[in-house]
Amino acid sequence: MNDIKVIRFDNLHDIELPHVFECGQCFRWNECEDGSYIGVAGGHAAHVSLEHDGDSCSLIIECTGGSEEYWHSYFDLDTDYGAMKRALLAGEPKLAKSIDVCHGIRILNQDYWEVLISFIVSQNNNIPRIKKCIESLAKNYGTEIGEFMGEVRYAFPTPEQLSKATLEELADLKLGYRNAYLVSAPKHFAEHGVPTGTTEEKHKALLSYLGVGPKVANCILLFGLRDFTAFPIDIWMKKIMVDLYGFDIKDIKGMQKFADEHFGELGGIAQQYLFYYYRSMQ
DNA sequence: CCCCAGGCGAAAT
DNA sequence: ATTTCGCATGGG
Repeated sequence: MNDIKVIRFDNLHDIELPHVFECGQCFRWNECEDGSYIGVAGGHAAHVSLEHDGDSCSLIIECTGGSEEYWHSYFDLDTDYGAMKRALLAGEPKLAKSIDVCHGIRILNQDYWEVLISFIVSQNNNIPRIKKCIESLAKNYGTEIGEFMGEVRYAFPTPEQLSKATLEELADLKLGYRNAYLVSAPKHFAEHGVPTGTTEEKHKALLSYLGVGPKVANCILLFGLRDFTAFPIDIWMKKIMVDLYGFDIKDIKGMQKFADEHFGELGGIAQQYLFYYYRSMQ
């Protein structure tokens, strides 16, 4: 792939690449030895690195495409994470350690459809295998972008491309029992489109997808629709809420209510700091 | 060999 | 309305 362009954003705060890419929100970015990352977003392959300069930093994106506006939006550079951190800490001091350690998290502005499919695949699965499944889907059904930094890269398959997949084909991709969910998703998306309305209305609409339950719906709200009120509770978050606040492990409703009352419209942001911090501790 | 993973759908209470 | 169970696959 020739014709690589370089986009640079300076004077940034509240961004660290491992925090952004390893906090569990995305599955197509992989770390290089020097701490930079290579991945695919919006049909573009990219090599992303960060330069620290005093108390600010610069983001350098070498990519096969995508406008400056696209990447600016993708990395959510208009959002003031410092202000959100202060608001969260004011309401819940126990977040201090997580926010401090995971200070560079940003919620990527990802494609709704990609997030929808990715988190359907994520259920009852581990992150390394989820990443393999997603890459396999892209390689088998996505548009070839071309060779980029030593490997052929593929866009995430569109709904139309994935609609061509059959149960038998998907069985070869080792998705497990989730292949039936992926067969039904393109048709459902074509009929219903992107959810709109209140958080509750969007959540309910997402539950009508086969393979989407309360937790996956909250991930799609947060990462695919940028609804920061969504507070996904997976097995890790359950353990965290037990440790931090003494909840019974089965009291999901209580945990959701607590998040509503203490984190409010920033519940998803709080969840990401907590989730990544406790996972990084193992 | 076992248990577990960013849970969910369907069956059984 | 709520709880239980089976589920494909691979990592640890």
